[in-house]
Amino acid sequence: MSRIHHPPPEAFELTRVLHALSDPVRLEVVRALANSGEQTCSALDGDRPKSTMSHHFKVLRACGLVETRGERTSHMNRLRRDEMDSRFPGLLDAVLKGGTAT
Amino acid sequence: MSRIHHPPPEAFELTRVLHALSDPVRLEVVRALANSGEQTCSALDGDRPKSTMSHHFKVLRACGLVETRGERTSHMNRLRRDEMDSRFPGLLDAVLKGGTAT
DNA sequence: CGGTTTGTTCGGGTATTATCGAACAAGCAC
DNA sequence: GTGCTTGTTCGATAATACCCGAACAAACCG
Repeated sequence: MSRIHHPPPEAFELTRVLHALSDPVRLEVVRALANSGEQTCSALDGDRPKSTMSHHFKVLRACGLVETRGERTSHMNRLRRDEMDSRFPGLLDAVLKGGTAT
Repeated sequence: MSRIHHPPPEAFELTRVLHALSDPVRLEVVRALANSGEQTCSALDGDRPKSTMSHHFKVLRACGLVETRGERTSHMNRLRRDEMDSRFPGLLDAVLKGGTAT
């Protein structure tokens, strides 16, 4: 939605990003986006309720990890890899390197 | 104390580590340990109550970030840099690189 | 128009976490 | 022994966070 707020890289906060990544569901989403590029919300829900996923996406957007743009009826989500790398170099690399590590 | 549990690197869990690092107080402690080597708990308390810090140290130990050993009267804390690097390469580097970033 | 799909927002219930005072345990000095 | 220091544990409170059903908004299709 247009009311969704995407902070600029200068406003990224490390503790917020770390907190966002510390939830297994969100970590799974971030990894899926890293592996498969853009995805709709429903493609990433893993059979969880929409409201639950909407909450997680809001957290991911608020910390700068994910950008959501309206794409027709559905919403497309993108991992803000470059922005995150420029602000916290190596962080996403380290987190994603683990493959499926818990 | 001897009852303090320090998990082996194989047992480190990424989400637990990320959660531990997502708290500003704990992040500050980890950075202080990275910069100054070993420190006692009291040297790292930042004027916060002992019980509060004891809680944070417990979290840091439980996820594998910090090792505490009884050293005379006081307790010495060490950042488990090598163990963490071997399990999650680049993670601490990325987190510590930010200097004092929030 | 009504019906469907996609995702957000709201409200609540529950669980986890942070903070801190107080009491406690252990080591050291006297 | 008493006293002092360091840090843990307990207990309570307050704040967050997670989860999910229900209602809602917007875009599409027939």
